[in-house]
Amino acid sequence: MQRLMQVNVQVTEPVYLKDPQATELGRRILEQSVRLIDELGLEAFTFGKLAAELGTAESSIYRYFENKHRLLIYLIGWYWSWREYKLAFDTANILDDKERLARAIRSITEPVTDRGNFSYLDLRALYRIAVSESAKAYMTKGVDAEHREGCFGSFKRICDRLKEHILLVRADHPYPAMLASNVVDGSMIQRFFAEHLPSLTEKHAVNRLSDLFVELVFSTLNDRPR
Amino acid sequence: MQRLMQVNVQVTEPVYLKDPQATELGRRILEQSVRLIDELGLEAFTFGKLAAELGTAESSIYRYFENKHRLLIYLIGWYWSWREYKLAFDTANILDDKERLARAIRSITEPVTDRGNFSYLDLRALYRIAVSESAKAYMTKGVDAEHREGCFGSFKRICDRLKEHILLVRADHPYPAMLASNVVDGSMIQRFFAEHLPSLTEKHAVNRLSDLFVELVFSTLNDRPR
DNA sequence: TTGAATCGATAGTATTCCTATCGATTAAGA
DNA sequence: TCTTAATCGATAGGAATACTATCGATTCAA
Repeated sequence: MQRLMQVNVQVTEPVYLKDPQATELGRRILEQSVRLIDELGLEAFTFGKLAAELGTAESSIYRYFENKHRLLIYLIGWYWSWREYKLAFDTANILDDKERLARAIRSITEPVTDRGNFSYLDLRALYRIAVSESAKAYMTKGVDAEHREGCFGSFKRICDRLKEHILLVRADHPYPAMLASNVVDGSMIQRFFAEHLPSLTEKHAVNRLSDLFVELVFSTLNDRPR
Repeated sequence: MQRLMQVNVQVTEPVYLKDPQATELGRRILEQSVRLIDELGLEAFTFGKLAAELGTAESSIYRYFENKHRLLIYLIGWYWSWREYKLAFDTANILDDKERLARAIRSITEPVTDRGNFSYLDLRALYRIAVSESAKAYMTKGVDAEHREGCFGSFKRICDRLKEHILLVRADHPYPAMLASNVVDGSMIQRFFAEHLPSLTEKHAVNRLSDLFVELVFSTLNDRPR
């Protein structure tokens, strides 16, 4: 499956100046930036350090991305695009609506445990970045403009898909979009809490996070009077 | 009530170098930093601009806070301390466990609509900062160290209180801490989404966000087999 | 009246972020 | 094969940021 996705995953929104997937240097930029951001954190990560790592000049990197914020948006977008494809595969050919919804929630909230088959992108490191840094991609003053540019398309789409799955189980649910985005974003936050602020979660629950979100959604669906 | 809180709200954790509440300049730093961060966003906010606004020197501000990250932690801490006191008041003398839990959730998730009675802190602006910038306070490489220092004490405590209220309604709930932190943090995220990425929420639901979280919690509590 | 604390001011350094320019190399098209 | 465009590495440099250090002047308490 991941071989298929390797072909499919692309960031279509123009968050880059020059398509990094199209050149060797571009791919090395993606590869090493994931490694470096994961290692240093976004704050300490700079184009200067990345250039040094790559044995190239800072200016070469600026040819691909306006700044590190755009690079982050690109990487997070790539991550959600991948999850979007994974979601499509994980829910394909499941006929029962409830079963499909449960699978969708699991697909979205499952942690990434292996590196993936991508030649130049370490999926697990990218997952750690998505958990720790994704809020910085959209919680800025520029959010509205970037939203208009379509920078958060893949995140939006995955929330939308989940919303549709919820509506197929219960068409009259009054706030499916909120429930969906709470699951998608909340699962990331809970992973972060579990690792760094463990008193905010249950230790034993971390390994069952997906189960818990399934329960959370289904109980709000079932409990509602028709 | 807010008069009372004016006396009580303090940030006890030593995130500052010198207590800003103790001096006139310190209080003006708090006042104007809230105004400026709200206006410019954390990225564009600098101690230089703050100093210019205050008619003082950058170095004077550094006497109070090591850097703008610590200042942010202080402000967010102040915000949650305030909500902590509000929560205590809003749930005082309510004898019925379920009623008290419902009130607790509402207390925590309600938006801040008025400026507050605090002489030098605009509570509404601080609320906007908490919604837009609080993730940046803890999503850094330094989280673990700062957590050990107790920097996120007030956030932790409010989650803990909510957890206790949940357990009083259903003592055998398997993941009360996760549910609590999801409500506390999720309500902030949903406010952000509603304003900046509206397709992720229901338009009509924004004004009922507190109701929705009450329903969310109660349905997961009721739906569970004893 | 001495001493400690506070403040505004100035200076200065290291780093970051970004732009501009310039050959050298490579790849594609005529 | 010659020409042209694209790409890259390298250097230079400017503007802003994030600090640190120092130094009088004032104030306030002992």
